[in-house]
Amino acid sequence: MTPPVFAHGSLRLYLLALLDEQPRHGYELIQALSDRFGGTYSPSAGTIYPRLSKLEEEGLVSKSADGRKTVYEITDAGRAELESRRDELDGIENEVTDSVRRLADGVRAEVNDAMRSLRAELASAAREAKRSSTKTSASAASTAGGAGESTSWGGDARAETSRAVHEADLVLSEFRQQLRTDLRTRASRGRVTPETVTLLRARLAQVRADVLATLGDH
Amino acid sequence: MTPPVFAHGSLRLYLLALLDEQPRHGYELIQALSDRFGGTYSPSAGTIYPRLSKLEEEGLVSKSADGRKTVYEITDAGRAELESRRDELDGIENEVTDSVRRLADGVRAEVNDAMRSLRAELASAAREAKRSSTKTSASAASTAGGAGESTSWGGDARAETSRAVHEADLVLSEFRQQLRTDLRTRASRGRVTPETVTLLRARLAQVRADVLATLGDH
DNA sequence: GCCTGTGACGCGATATATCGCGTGTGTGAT
DNA sequence: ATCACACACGCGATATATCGCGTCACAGGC
Repeated sequence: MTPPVFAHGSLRLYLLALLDEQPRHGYELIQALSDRFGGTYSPSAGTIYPRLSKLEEEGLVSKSADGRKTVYEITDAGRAELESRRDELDGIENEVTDSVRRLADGVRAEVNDAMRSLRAELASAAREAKRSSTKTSASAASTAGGAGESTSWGGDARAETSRAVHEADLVLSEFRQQLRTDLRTRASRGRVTPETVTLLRARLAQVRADVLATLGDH
Repeated sequence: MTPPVFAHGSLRLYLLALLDEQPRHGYELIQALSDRFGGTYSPSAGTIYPRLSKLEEEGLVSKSADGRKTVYEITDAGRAELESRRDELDGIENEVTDSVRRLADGVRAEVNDAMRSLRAELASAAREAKRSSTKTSASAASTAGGAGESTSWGGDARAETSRAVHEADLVLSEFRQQLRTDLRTRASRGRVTPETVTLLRARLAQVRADVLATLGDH
């Protein structure tokens, strides 16, 4: 249902990069990843440990027991692999950030839906609790009943700016994602020339200049 | 902070009662408990396993390995203990139910607070999503890579494609990064209008179309 | 050129075990 | 009777490992 946050080989490489900084054990890597992405992405144990096993099997890392921890250390072969793909690494962080952002947007919509049913359920539970236990305090005044949605920020320049910036983020992410897919699809069944890249670079520079121009005048 | 759901020896006894019904392994007991209390209470592994170890140590249950599971079975001593305290057992279920209800009341209050602060963000997100989402479906991005492999169309055409795709990635990343910075800088000292977003969206759509055109002809 | 496995991969669920904190509880000293 | 204090207990956090599902990429046949 939910698409993977890390693309096919990206996690493998990212783990190698983390272990290149310092030896770490599995749980530590989970926390490190969660930290790197501001807690928005938290890989599960079932994601990390099989990958570490695979890496060890391939000889890119070595493991050593330390009490109840299992410390993994990068090997020379691992450093070589990492070095030969250092350039791929830059993109991964952005990719994951984008991925998480899209996921978050999806969640926002779902939460919106869930809220309605949750509200009903909570109100019902509150009624039941009140009926079956007379000793409990009469707390929890549930704000049931529609909620008029009276958010009146019409005409607030501050809010408009904030919204615009966020929306621009989404537009940029979506654009980048689409074009990446386009290029890879094309690459898999034909060729992509440097001229395309040159064109892309020029056009994007122009777009940026134009956008900056609209930001300038007012 | 949160008081325990089970009183001092209650869990111990309840576990014994569950194992009197049938032999079970640890995880199964966790699920059984979660079931009994309608999912409102879910004991953690750190609650169950130490208790099972203790019970075994005392000879009230016996354990036997079954694949990667550890099945626990009640012993005669366990049944005796259970019998001698059968009267306590009735109270426990009610106790736990009450405990959970009280906890739920606390949660209700917190949720009510959280909902209030969430409402604004949710409303904002919903409006944005409705206005800006153009039904994105395409997903999946992966790392291109492993250059140098032999393919049908010869020589370095594949390498060139790979390099071009990668470079395009960088161009896209850089562009996105720059524009994000531009917009945030501007937002912090002035305003950003929806018109800018509209312009950006239109221009990027055109760029994508043009790039696709160059990919199409050959 | 297109289609079809098939194997690798990400990831939630399953499964187990220990550590340390806060708190309750019975015991022994006073 | 009272008080202190060690010990037991519940529980979230720490730590590790496997299984099975869905998906994606790449190879090989057509």
